[in-house]
Amino acid sequence: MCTAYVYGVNVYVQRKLVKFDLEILLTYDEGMTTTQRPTLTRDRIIEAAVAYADEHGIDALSMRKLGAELDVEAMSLYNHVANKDDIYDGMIEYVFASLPLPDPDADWQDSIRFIGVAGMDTFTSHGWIVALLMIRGNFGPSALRFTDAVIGILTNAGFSDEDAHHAWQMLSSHTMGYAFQAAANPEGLQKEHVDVEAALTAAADHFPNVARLAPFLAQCEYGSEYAFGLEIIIDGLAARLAS
Amino acid sequence: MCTAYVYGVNVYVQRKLVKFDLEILLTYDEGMTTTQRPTLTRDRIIEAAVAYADEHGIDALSMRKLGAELDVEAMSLYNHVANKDDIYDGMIEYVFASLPLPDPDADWQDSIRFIGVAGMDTFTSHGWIVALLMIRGNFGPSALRFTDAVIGILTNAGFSDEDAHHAWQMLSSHTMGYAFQAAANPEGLQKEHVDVEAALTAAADHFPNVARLAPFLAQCEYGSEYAFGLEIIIDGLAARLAS
DNA sequence: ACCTGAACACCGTTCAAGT
DNA sequence: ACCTGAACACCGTTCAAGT
Repeated sequence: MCTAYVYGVNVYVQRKLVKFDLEILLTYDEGMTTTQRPTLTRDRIIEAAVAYADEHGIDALSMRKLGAELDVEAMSLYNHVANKDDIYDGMIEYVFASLPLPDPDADWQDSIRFIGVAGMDTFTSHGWIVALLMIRGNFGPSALRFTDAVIGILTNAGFSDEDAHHAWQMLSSHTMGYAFQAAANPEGLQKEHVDVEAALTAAADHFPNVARLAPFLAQCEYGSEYAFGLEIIIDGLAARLAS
Repeated sequence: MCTAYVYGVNVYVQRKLVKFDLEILLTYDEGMTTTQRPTLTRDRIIEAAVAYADEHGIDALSMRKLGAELDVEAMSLYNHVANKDDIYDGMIEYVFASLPLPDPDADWQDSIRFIGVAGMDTFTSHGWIVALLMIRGNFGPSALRFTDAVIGILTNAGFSDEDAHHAWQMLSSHTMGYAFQAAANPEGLQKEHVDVEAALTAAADHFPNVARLAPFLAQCEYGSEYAFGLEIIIDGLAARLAS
C-alpha cells in the first residue's frame, strides 16, 4: 500500500484509524517521493483491530489481516503486543474507556437510566464486544472504573452492599442480554441464513403464537425494548429501596 | 482405540456418549476378537460434540478431535453433516429440545418462573450455548417450540401481542444475560487469568466501591441472582397487566 | 530496536481413491 | 454407501536472520 518505506525515518501522522482517514494518508503517501508510515504502537494496533472488527466482525480478525491493515507483516505486531488475547483485552479496554458517566449530582434513577442507555448504545455499535467479554472477562481498569461508578451511585442512593450487588448484577445482565440479542439478531448474522420472517410465517401451522408475533419479532428495535425493560427494573429497585 | 474394524459388519451398540459408557464400550471391544463400532450417525456426532464442548469448551471442539472422539477420521463426519456450522445448529437444537415446559394449567407467573429457572439451569450446564447462539441464532424447531410456548402463556394470561413481545424480549434477555455472565465468570474462563478477588482488592485505592463489594462479586451465585431479578420482572409485568 | 521470511502445529474443507 | 489420505488455504506463534 505505501509504495516505499525508508527505514528509520518514521514520521508519525496523527490520525484515527477509520477508513476515510486511512485513504487520506495513502493519498498523501503516494504524493511523496520518499514515503513513510506511522510508527507501530500498541494503541494503533488496538484501534485498527476495533475498526476491523466493527466492519468485518470479530471472527474475520486475524493477525495476518490486521498486519496488512497496518501495512506491516503479522509478525511485527508481536513487538508491541503479547499475543492475540492481549489485543482482545485492549479492544475491551478501548470500548469500556469510551463509556460516559453521568452527572454526579443527578438523581440515582436518572443516572442508572443514563448509564444503561449509553452502555447499550456503545455495545450495539461494537457488536463483537459481547463475544469478547465471554472469552476474556472484563477486569481492565476502565471496566473497573465503570463498575465502581455504578455501584457508587447505588450505595449513595441508599442501597445496602448486598442489594447494590443484586442491582448491579441485574442491570448488567439486562444490558448484556439485550446487547447479546442485538448482536445475535439475524441482521447481524451471516447472510446465508434464511429470511427469518419467512421462516416464522412458514411455521404457522405448528407455532401459531410465534407466527402471530412474527412482525414484532422480525423488526424488533432492541434499543427501545431495552429502555422498556430498564424502566421495569428501575421501578422494582425503587420499590425495594422504599421498603 | 478400537483395535480392529471389520468393514461392513457394523453392529450398533446403544449408548450415550458420556465418558463412562465409552470406556465400557472400549473394554467390551478389546475383549472381542472381531471388534465393531456403532455406525456413525448425525445424532451420534451431535451428542459427541455436546459432550466434548461440555468438558473442554466450545473453542477446543474441532472436526479432527471430534472424529477422534468417535473413533473415525475427521473427513468421515462430512458424510453425515454438512459442515461445522451444521454441527453447531445441531448442538443448539439438542439443548433447546431438552428444555422442559410447565404444566399447561399452571398460573402464568408460576409458568414463567418455572421456564426461566429451568432454562437458566440448562444454559449454565452447557456454558457454550450463549456463544453458539451468538454465531448461529436460534431458529430450529425446538427453539420455535419453546418460544411459542412462552408467548402462549403470556397471551393466555391476557397480555396484548405487543406487550407479550415486550415481555418475551425482556425475559429472554434476562435469561441470556445471566447465562452470559455465568459463562463469562472467571471460574469458566481460562486458568491463566489472574485471581479476580486479589485483583479487585488490589485496586482498592482507585475503586473503593468495587473493593467493598469484592466478596459479593467474587462468589456470586448466578442462579439465585437470576431468580431475584426474575421476581422483579414478573412483578413489573403483573403490574402492567393489571393497569 | 524493530521488522521479516520461513517454519511449526494446528484449523475447516475438498476430492479422488479405496473397500 | 461410507471411510480415508493427501492436499489446499487458512490460522496463531516462534525464532533466527536481517537492517
